Amino acid sequence: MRYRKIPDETIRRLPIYLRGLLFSAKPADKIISSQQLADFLSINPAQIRKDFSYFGSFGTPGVGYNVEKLIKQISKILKLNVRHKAALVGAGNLGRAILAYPGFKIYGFDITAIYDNDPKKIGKKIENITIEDVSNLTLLKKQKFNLGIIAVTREAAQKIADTLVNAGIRGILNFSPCHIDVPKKVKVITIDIAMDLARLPYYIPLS
Amino acid sequence: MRYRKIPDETIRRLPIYLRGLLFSAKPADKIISSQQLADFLSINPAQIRKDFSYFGSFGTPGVGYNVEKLIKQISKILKLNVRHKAALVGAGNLGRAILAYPGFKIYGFDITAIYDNDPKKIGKKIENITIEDVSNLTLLKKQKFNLGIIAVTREAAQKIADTLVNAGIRGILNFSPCHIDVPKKVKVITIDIAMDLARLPYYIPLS
DNA sequence: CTGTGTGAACCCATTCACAGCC
DNA sequence: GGCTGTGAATGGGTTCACACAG
Repeated sequence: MRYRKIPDETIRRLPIYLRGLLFSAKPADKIISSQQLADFLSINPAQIRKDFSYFGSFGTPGVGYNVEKLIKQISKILKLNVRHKAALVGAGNLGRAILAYPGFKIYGFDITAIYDNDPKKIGKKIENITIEDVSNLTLLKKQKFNLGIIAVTREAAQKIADTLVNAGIRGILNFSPCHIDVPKKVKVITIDIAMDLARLPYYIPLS
Repeated sequence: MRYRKIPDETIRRLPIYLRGLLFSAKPADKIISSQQLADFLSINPAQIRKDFSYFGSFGTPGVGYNVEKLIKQISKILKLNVRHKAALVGAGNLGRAILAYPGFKIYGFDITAIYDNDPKKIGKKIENITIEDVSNLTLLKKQKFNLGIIAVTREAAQKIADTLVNAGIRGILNFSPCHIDVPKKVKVITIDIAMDLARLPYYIPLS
């Protein structure tokens, strides 16, 4: 395996493989081939092998991949083998839904701080975490948070992002339906359901 | 504008442009250039012009694009200018969150039917819609639904998808964290927050 | 002069096809 | 014989750069 730049697309697919291995592969199968995994996911098997090849040789020629081992390898590549402390900003409907979402725990995220600007909410608890005043967000720097989750209105999102960046956060999960600007060193992933929603009708014939 | 196959990537970006025009462009600006829009969205302006060029000539050389007109053009391409009747399957936390999500209404989706398999939920109302027994899903065919929203457990998702397809649904928004298989004529968009979540740490240096 | 529309060049990602290992 | 790992071939998407319209 010679070094080559790892395509972003490969990184995007790794969680899909992980999901396939965790939930589609039968636990009885200790070994899985790229062909089998590809069938589960409707992906080209060569794609899977090539993606893995960027990181090393995980399989055994003539045999396949050890499922358990492969899960560990992918988790490690994605740095999901360590826990990540996350701060949630915005305790509205969306924020609550995010807190309840089981996926966070599965992948090793701990949401251990919640912020809001509504005086009525500050001091109250959700899932045993006290909601703090958003103006305390700057204090995050002293703690070891590396992830911020933005679940505020479109209008407030950019300002919150700036504050998070200043507090040393290097990764942001943005649930506000807008683009936010950050320095290159910070990674933002925006999840806007409406984006996916809005392109679905394009593919559907008008009845 | 000669005909060329329209890249999926272009379709994926159109909602982003739409969002930019609706919310980033100041209403006072009746005209916007590809450069300005590109700045809002951190996209290459040539990309924007090329994307539009697949569908015709929407702008005026030396001037730019009429914002209001462009919004209409994009909406029409995405078929967002007509209303879409959607059936929601799964009235759990996720289903409720989806119902409350404002994006659906903005883009012209009407969720007018809800299904669940829990006898305790059947017959109750959410947002004024009565929850029906999921076994009635087959009756959808008689009504003019063209969109199905799946918000059930991973295990149940494929079966629900099959039922929806049999009921004549041509577009599915899948919120269950799994791949689902459908005939080629049906378009599925899967939204799995955990997928995005899981790749974020990769980009963050371990502190 | 300004900004669109678009071939052409470039760059990246996917797929093929097969050598090599089990 | 079967399946991985990977150069090489292919295909698609992005960016450049400029002719042309206003």
